[in-house]
Amino acid sequence: MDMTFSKDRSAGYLANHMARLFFAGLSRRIRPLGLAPAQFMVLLELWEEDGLSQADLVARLDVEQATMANTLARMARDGLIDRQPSPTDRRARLICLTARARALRPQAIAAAQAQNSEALAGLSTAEQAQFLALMKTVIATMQKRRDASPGPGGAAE
Amino acid sequence: MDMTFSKDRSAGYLANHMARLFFAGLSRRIRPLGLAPAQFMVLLELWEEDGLSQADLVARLDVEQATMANTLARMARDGLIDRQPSPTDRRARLICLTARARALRPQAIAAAQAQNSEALAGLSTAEQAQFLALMKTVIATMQKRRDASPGPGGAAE
DNA sequence: AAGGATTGCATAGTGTGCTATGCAAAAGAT
DNA sequence: ATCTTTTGCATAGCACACTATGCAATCCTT
Repeated sequence: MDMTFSKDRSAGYLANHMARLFFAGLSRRIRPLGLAPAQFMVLLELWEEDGLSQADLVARLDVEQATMANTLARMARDGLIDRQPSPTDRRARLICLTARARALRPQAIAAAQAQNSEALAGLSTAEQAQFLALMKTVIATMQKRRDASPGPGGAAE
Repeated sequence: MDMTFSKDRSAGYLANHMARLFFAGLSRRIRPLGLAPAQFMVLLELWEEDGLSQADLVARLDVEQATMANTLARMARDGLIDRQPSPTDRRARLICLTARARALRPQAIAAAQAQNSEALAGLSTAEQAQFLALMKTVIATMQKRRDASPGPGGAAE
């Protein structure tokens, strides 16, 4: 087998590098709206369905609960969401969009679409479709492995 | 045009999600060696050529100088590198591997290769090659745009 | 040689992700 | 009904990325 290991042939390195460039590009485009990338992802879900719980958002975006708690705290600080007590569960708080957040939808989505098409501009339409399909497969593969590894002592109890 | 915007069809979202899964997988595999992913990337360069300057590493890994400074501080703290005064430039310090860091090479590279092949296990050999090629193209496209945007006032002075 | 511009690095502050921990409320078991 | 487990969320602490800033050393121009 090949003894060399070049970062330029490593899927993990390329994935990290590409994700950083996407992050920077989106960040630059939505900063004028007062948004950050992680906030935009939350807004995408809330624009679809307002009044979700934190746990709902965690499940939809596949981040850890603590990550979501911090992102939501910044969004509340920035006037993007209100948190109302859940009528059915006194532990939970429903995440509700402010008028300002609702108004940002068209510009924010346009910014994200612009970033995506700019990034993929070097690919043909067919290549773009295959690129997305390949990423989805790789994600699904890694998720399967992760969810099958319950950590130390997982199968021993 | 399509009014909907689904994160599952967004290259940027998929890139971020995939990169997080790669990060977590590599992290899990090299943690037993006392390494973190960003440290591993620096080691990859130093295993190729020891005694680089911080600026050299910044150029090779395409991260900001401040990011590299912090990563190197953690690596020095963890006994992976020594920083020796440069004989030719009193501002610079040459980054030199410790014996411990040198010894980690085979296991760390094996861990990274294992993570990459596990992640790509759902793709054929041809698909894997195309996947890497597509990522490289997308990266190059975004880098070109970034480097062509010198920021506010760039062309006006 | 002197002065201004550039280079090499460190530090502060922030965003986004993670693990680990703790607590209160809800749900389930007996 | 009480006790245990699970669930929903917050917080602390860390890694790693960024921008902005500052300082000292070097380089370049004159």
